[in-house]
Amino acid sequence: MTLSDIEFPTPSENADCRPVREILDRIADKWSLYIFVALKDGPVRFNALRRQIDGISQRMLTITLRQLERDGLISRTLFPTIPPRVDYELTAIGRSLLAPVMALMTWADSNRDVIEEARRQYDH
Amino acid sequence: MTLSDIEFPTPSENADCRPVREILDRIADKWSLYIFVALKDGPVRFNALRRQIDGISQRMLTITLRQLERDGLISRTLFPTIPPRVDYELTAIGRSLLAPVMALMTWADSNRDVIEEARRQYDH
DNA sequence: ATAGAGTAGTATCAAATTGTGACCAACGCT
DNA sequence: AGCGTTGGTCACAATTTGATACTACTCTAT
Repeated sequence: MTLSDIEFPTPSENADCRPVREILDRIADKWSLYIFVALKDGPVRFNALRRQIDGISQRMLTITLRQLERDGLISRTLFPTIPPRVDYELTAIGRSLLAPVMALMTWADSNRDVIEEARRQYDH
Repeated sequence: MTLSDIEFPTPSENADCRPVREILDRIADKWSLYIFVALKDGPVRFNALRRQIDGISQRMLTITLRQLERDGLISRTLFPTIPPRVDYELTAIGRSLLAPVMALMTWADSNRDVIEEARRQYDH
């Protein structure tokens, strides 16, 4: 058996791929993946997320969190203390997305050397 | 066992996550995932890709293909016929990325109803 | 003979997205 | 009294992406 024999599950083959696109466009943006990974071990507060995700601006963190909340992938819990406290947490469906996302992360981690070498060759 | 008991492989825990970020930022952009899926069954020509990936501009297709080629994930083969013909194809390492990518696609496909319902509730 | 389409792009400029501070209000600490 | 912390929002600047036109060559239809 060669690599090209591997069969991948085809998500209903072309049939109505617009909704899938809408979902993937949310996940495959600049920050969503990192928010997911940051939330994998339990609830995290707004500013803790900001510190954990290097380079994200407050604006984009707010916007991306709202979108993920709208999709039901994370939940937002406000504790009306002073100063206010807001916890973000993966929902059940959000956790089910964690498996494929972590698979991607793991792939990226195991293949970084190969990719960096490919880049060096290409740039040369 | 509950969902929170699931353990995910942690990609070398925080250690040097900048290279992983660089790789993920390439994969998790607006178009790379779709190019990957479009190439999953074998080589595809430039304009065929453009027709297959709805909404992509010629410019972004060129740019994204070049970046994926630089990372060694796809190969570019020019046949100097007239009119010219250029085949894009997944490399071995590119095909190894196909598994996690298809897992994401499959997840998006099986969860679109839930997400659309969540959106309706949020918007209401 | 000539107009139109297809090939794989590049160049230029407009539009959309993202980043950068500033600001808010209420409180604790020194 | 002044600074820091909380979780944001707002206006504006910088970056990224999209739209359109152009290339040069050939094949097909009128």
